Amino acid sequence: MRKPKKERQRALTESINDNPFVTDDELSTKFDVSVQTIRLDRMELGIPELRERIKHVAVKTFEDEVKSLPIDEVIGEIIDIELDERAISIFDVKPEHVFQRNQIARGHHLFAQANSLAVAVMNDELALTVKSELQFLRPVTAGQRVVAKAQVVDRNPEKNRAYVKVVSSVDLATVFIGTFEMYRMTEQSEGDEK
Amino acid sequence: MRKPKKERQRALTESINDNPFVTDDELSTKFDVSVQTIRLDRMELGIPELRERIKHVAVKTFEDEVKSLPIDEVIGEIIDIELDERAISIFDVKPEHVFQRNQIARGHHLFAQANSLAVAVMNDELALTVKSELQFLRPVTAGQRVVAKAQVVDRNPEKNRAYVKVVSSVDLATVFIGTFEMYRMTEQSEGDEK
DNA sequence: CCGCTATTAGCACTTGGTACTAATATGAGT
DNA sequence: ACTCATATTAGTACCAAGTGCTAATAGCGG
Repeated sequence: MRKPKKERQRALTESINDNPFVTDDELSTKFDVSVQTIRLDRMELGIPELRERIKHVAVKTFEDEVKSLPIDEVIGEIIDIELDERAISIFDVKPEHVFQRNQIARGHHLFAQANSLAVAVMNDELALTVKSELQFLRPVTAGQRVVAKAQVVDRNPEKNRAYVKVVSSVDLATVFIGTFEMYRMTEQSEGDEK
Repeated sequence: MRKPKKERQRALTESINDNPFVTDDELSTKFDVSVQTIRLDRMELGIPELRERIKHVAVKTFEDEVKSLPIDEVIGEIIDIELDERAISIFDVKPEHVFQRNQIARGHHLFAQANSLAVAVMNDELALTVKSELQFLRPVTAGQRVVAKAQVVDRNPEKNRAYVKVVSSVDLATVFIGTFEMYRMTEQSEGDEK
């Protein structure tokens, strides 16, 4: 026997895990057993066939892509918006957003949500942030949902500036406050949302 | 004829593009032509079969995953660091970091680089950002390399605070300035809000 | 009616499997 | 050594979603 069954199955799981694209045939050569043995192993371990494995990976990507496209331009999901006035977005903090050590969300994600919202609330796709002041009041952890509310507090049409205040909260407790001085890039605004 | 060939092929490309998981059979039903016609179309258009399409998507994800893991904890690459004193990181602005409309880098990426660097320069893995003031002085575009320099400017050990100033520049021109009030979590600080 | 393109049909073959049955090995217990 | 159980191997039929190839037919313009 080349390897005890248990050990082979462990190694098999590992192999497939770090290269899902490997066929039963390749595996049978690698472990020097028959293809059937590999298949029995996969069945016992509940590992699907190559095509299904690939499909899963692909579906995951595809969903991610679909999901990340809207996210691309706005971090968090906008649930309410009144152009030039106010907007609200929610952002679910996931494990990838936090420091591994303490599970606290990294500041730039809160900033990204708030800044995106500030850009979005401007009636101008080409708005840029000029200045900003931030306060991180309470740490946010994975699993929490951050609700950001943006309000346009002031405007200065001559200078093409607008001032936006964003307050983010988790369960009604404020966790973050940001003020943003925004610059409008379009020419003089004639009046209506396009 | 249900549709001119050209139009069908255009629609076919589109269909496959926004759902790569569709089979020839499904497509033949959809366009009300035979499977063979669909296959001829794919050949003319150079569109690979379903399995190959799925594989491509999967391979892409797989590579992306491997690539994105190391980037996880620090945005930008730290090229020099003296703990509690100063640090330098570089960040290459790529197409995914900019607004599609005007190719200008989204503010949160510059913030993320600066904030990450501020966290890193603290001799404390668990540092948190408390307050921050930002100035976006000049727009940064895709293809440019942003060099961020962080400097610890002040400390307040009793309050577990430190103040970090980060200046980011492209080709020696300052594009961004941020000041960060950081909170150290280590030491024996008992008053930790969870 | 000829010629041309477009479409459809049919068959053999390919990959990477599943499902199932049956034979053989191997080792442990008694 | 004999027996039983588990492990392994072999072999067959079948499937999905194709490719590759040949051949037939449809539709239309001139």
